[in-house]
Amino acid sequence: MNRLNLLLNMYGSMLKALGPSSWWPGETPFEVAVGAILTQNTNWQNVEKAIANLRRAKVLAPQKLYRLSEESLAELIRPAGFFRLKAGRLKHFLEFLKDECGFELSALASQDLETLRPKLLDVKGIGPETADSILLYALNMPSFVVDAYTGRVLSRHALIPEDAPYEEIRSFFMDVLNPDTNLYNEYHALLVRVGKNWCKKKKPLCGPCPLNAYLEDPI
DNA sequence: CACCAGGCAAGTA
DNA sequence: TACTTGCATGGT
Repeated sequence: MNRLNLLLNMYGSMLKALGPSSWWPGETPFEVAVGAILTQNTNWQNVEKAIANLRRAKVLAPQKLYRLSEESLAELIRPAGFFRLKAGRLKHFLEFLKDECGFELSALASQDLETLRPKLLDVKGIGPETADSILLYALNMPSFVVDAYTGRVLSRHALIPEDAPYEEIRSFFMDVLNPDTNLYNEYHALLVRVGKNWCKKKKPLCGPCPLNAYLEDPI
């Protein structure tokens, strides 16, 4: 079976087993982007508390957050962990938004993916996963998101080496899949859900993985 | 109690 | 270039 059909079969079996995901949670594209930074190495539950704090303080908008002091911002996002670090990263992202599009996120979507992605990666505190999450889930651009679960699920099934770098895993999908925003969106969400249930870090086995039907190496 | 969560950057050798 | 460490809260 070629890689395209393999990936499409994986997708189909995950969707059948788990149902659609409705990702990414967030009321606005800006809120999604903020969540992408806050969730770095952090449980989503804690991110929700931080976002709730921002909403309660009525600063969950680009210009509002830009005017807020970094110290106050840090205090509001404290539940998300790494709060001083992430306050700085949010400030860097806001500075980028001001310069690049005058705080108007939707204006970014008029740029090519190949143009915008490197610009995001230049922002201090935005690495590949955060950049792709913003591109895909906030801006609806077809950039496949790779995270720890993605690598874990694929390597446990012996589809990629365990130490495969980010860009290689991303290409594993993007080289053969059509640049379909809805497909990339749901695919990443399903991989995370499969990872959470069947590819935990310490506990590898929690029953048969829904991908087993199509893969040589069942777990 | 130990371990982990939808990473990234900076430092070391 | 290839590791290692700092960043920090909250749930299991």
